[in-house]
Amino acid sequence: MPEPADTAWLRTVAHEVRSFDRSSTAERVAELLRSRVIEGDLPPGTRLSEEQLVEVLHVSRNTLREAFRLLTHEGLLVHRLHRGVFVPQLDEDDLVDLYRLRRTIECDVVRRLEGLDAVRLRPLHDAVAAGEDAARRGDWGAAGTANMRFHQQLVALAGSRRIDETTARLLAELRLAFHAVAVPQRLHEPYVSRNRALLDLLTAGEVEQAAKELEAYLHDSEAELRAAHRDRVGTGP
Amino acid sequence: MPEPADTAWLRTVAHEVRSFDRSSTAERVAELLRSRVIEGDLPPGTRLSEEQLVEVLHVSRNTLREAFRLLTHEGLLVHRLHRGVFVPQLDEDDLVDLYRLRRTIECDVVRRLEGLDAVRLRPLHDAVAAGEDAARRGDWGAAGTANMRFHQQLVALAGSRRIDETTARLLAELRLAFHAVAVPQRLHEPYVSRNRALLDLLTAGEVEQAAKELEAYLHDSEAELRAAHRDRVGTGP
DNA sequence: CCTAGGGAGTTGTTGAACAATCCCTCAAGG
DNA sequence: CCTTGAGGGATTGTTCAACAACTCCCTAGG
Repeated sequence: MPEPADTAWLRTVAHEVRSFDRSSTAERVAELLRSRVIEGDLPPGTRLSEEQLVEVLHVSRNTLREAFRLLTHEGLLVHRLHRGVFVPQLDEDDLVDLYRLRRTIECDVVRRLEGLDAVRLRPLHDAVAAGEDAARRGDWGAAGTANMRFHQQLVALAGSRRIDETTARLLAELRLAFHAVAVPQRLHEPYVSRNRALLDLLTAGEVEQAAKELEAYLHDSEAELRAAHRDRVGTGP
Repeated sequence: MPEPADTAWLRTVAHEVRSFDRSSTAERVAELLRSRVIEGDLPPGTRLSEEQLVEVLHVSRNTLREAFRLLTHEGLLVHRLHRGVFVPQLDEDDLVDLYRLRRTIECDVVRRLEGLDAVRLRPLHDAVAAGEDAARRGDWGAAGTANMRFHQQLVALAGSRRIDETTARLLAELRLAFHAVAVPQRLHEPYVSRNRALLDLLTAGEVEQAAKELEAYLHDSEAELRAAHRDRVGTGP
């Protein structure tokens, strides 16, 4: 088989792989890297080499850099001029900042809720059930995922696109902090039942009560995470 | 003068112009476009042609596209695959959504404030004074700018980087809506004195009262802007 | 009037090239 | 021994030119 034809075939296949869906290549690369960062495969502090990723992902440097830019603005990567992009290492101030915004959005959303019914609460119910199931199995990774879903669905009740997006960024960044600490059970276990309690309050229509509980909940969660973070720094390198 | 030397000289000068400060070329291009969009020079719906801007700004397409990406994530441009970037045309749902998030953030920030003093309120005071001055002069563009500054400084009292950033995006997007309507006086005039009233409440330490006033304030502002927006659509193309 | 299809023009992506910067090493000097 | 500074290698920043892929508009045909 002649060489040029072979090359052309490869390019065609490559394109099919690249653009099967309606998003751009950069967006798909970003999605891939996003999942790696969120899943914790790339620990905080890791530098993402352009050369290396270009080689592995079979995209051009320009496209890769566009993907970097996307993730940088989601807070999942940090860009240092002339030094490259890194998986961020959140410090305790970042945790405070993240929980500050989190309390603002989540508590306010809950407090303003009205006209709740079983249908609207269904996604929340599913997330709580998934969390309980994961906890029973001892799968604390899944429990963490379910917890994130619970909070995302909680703010989704506000019906605001921008609140959803802001929360998504927020929770994604928070995941980085969770991966930085070693003990998932300690961080996730108490909140399985508290999510259930929160859902019960919402089902009863007690939004003010739910907002207060959520406030305390987030306060406790922040304290727990900060403590775990400090421990890790203490025993670190 | 030989041609190659001439080219080299131009490149050197071009680089001096490009990197006099510590930011990247893309960031400076973004800053330029940002001001054009925010000032209303580029009306909503305008398409920004890559070809044309590359010609005018003397940067490469890649750099320009990185600038686009920056502004897209600020909500100041929208990117449609294979169609280019546009100045967004906000519809009434967007206005509702923006004010929804705005009420959540601003009111909650105010409600949680404590330990206020004259020093911390100084930036707010300056913004109010600038607004009053602009109103006296009948400069409603400046009044709008001062108003934005007031609200940005208001949330800055929370001392949270991420709240600041979220608010900045929010207000920048809201500016687009202001430009889409024709009557700046009607939109800005009532809020010069209401900003003053809000500042007085904060100076007195009445945060709960201030939060309630801000809630009503934003409600009125939203209604006003939506009405102006509907008028414009009615008399539109 | 509606629908297919065929350019023309614009964006998406690539790969190579060069400039600018960072970081590590190593040697000279205090 | 420690500090300081000058290479040099590796990586990022930016540009350019080419081609692929897509959208939009216009036209021909039903």
